[in-house]
Amino acid sequence: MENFSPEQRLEQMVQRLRDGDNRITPQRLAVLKVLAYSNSHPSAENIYSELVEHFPTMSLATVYKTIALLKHKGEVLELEFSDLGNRYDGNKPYSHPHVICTECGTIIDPSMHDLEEITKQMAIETGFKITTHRLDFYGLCPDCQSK
Amino acid sequence: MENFSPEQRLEQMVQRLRDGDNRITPQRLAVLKVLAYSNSHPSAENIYSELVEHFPTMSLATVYKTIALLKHKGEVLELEFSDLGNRYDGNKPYSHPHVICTECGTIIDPSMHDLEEITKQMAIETGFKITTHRLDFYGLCPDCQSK
DNA sequence: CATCAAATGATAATTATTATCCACAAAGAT
DNA sequence: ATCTTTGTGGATAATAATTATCATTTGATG
Repeated sequence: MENFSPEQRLEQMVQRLRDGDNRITPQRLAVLKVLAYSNSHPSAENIYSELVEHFPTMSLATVYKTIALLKHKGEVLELEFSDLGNRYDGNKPYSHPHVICTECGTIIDPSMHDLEEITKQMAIETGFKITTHRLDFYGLCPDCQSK
Repeated sequence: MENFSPEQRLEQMVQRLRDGDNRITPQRLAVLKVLAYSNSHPSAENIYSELVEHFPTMSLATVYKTIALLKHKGEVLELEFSDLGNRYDGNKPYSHPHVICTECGTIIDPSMHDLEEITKQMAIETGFKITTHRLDFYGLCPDCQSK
């Protein structure tokens, strides 16, 4: 998976919506921009409050709907947190590691790949004091595959 | 991290509560038993509905309170899912990989440790068709460490 | 520029979890 | 065994994030 610039990502997202016969409304474009340019893994609320200043007509529901659309098309990665709420990554919409501060909720992207050793590197690279991790694999179980 | 039998885990949990001057009530004991013996990563609701049959006085609030207590003491692992709701693992209350079916929500424990290669092994071992994974590290960021 | 399906926005509904509060019960002292 | 105290259970209200609803508005195509 290569990295794309925010400009490229925005263009990719827009194209993806066009291809799916989805309209490029000002509201959607605004949400896409935030997702493409932000590297802070914003929540829906974050996106909304950033936009509502310069776009008073914006509704939180629209943010959620746009995110749902992008999620469906694989153009945004959803990070699920029951306590922090969901956070979104539009820069790299594919599965990749994150480092989350359990105190302030900061989420950053480390740059790498293995595991017991990885955790140490992770700590060195990010300066975090890592206490635990989460590694889940998602897919279809045998029962569900045969349906 | 070694594995303990359900009996051992139950004893550990009970001991942990006793040490903390927490009372071992019938309700708590019942919740602990489910957590120690179940290997299906139950939700709070799952635990409640399993218990309420044979324990009509049980309240869902009590289940949540008991879980919170155990979580605080590190005796249960919370798996956060914004869509499935939280699920709990009392067998192995330490961080370890899971394999989750995105269709039916089944969660199982694989038996191993590494990552690109791991995903393949994971698929072979579990029969899942793995489409994505989640790898998060949790800890304190530099800012929060210095407070 | 007229059409019309699709999107917006305000709000209600839903769902999981947490907080509240009082009656009650567990564990230690008498 | 009974008393006492303090923690706990249970019913329910409150909270918070997300999703659904639906009347109104709007973007894109012919």
